[in-house]
Amino acid sequence: MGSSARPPAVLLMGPTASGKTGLAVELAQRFPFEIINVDSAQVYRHMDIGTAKPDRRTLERASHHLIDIVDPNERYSAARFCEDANTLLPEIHARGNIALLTGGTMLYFKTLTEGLSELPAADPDTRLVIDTLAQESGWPALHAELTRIDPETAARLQPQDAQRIQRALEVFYLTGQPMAALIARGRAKGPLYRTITLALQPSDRGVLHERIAQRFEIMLELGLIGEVRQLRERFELNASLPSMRAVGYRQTWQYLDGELSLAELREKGIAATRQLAKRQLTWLRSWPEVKTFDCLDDHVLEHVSAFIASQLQP
RNA sequence: GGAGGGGUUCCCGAGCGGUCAAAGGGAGCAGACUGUAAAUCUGCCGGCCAUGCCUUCGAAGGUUCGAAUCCUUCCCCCUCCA
Repeated sequence: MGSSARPPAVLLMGPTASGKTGLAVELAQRFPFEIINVDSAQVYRHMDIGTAKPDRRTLERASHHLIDIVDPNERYSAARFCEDANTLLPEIHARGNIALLTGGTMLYFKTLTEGLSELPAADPDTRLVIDTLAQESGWPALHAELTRIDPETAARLQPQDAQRIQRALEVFYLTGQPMAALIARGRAKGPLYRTITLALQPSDRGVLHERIAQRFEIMLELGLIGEVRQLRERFELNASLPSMRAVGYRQTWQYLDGELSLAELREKGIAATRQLAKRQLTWLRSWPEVKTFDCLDDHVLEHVSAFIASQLQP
């Protein structure tokens, strides 16, 4: 069983507005690719404008997976993605095709390449209890509590890191064991694939920022506000749902609540997108073995195609 | 023309004789990241040959041991009365 026996899978990463979606569809015209979406917001149905989801015609040009799979009042997660992707990979391979995993949700990519430890799934009731405690005594107090039951995890978390403190406490309350101990048992890796990792990065961040601003402007023109208004009418939503905390949606929600003016919505929406891109670039910088291409290069498609072709040959 | 209010570091905005390179927020930059990740959190944030020095609080003068803070003139902005 040499490494050549492992089927290939192509990972296409990159910050928001770098042109991943368009490139992926073009690549699918040249290679036997089936696209798996690796974007935590595009999984939601009816969230089209604000997630810059490819339109129907684009979707029809290539086989797409994990787009429009849950309603906005549901909660998707890294674990579900890991499971879904690992179900799809063998299926795609069985069809004689190759998976092209495309998106900007770096944690999702990480669950694929590094696997997840065996931890309990999110539990809404437990989280509600923890939230209530946090409101009473504050997150630093819960961090102190975590230090008592799971000092190792507490040591690497900031006293204000609400989300991670909550998760660590949740794991303990559900299993009676410190999260650090469970993690120490190792990660369950998915099926091993030979991953060809590509990243689209801008040679000039200023240009990416301009693109982001223009794209948000277009989203507003296309009716982002109307989209969110309809979502609120159609589904039982609240501002703390993952779907409604997504960039653009969160700000539009605040606008509809009268907390932001239109000018502020525009400004905050664009800034939040820039910050997202920045965090994605931070991930990319430390990602092992990634082949980077300049998304501002007019000939990216050719360069990426040539690289993929060379990688699929051996 | 008259009466007030104001111009502060990229932006908003505190400061109102020393403890001020100047609170706080935003933006930006850097980083962290195991079932919320388009999330959550951390650090930096005038410059420098750097336990000190230099430039900065509309402009120019002045008072003072010492000014973003007081005085004078000038330039802009806002509100109100004409």
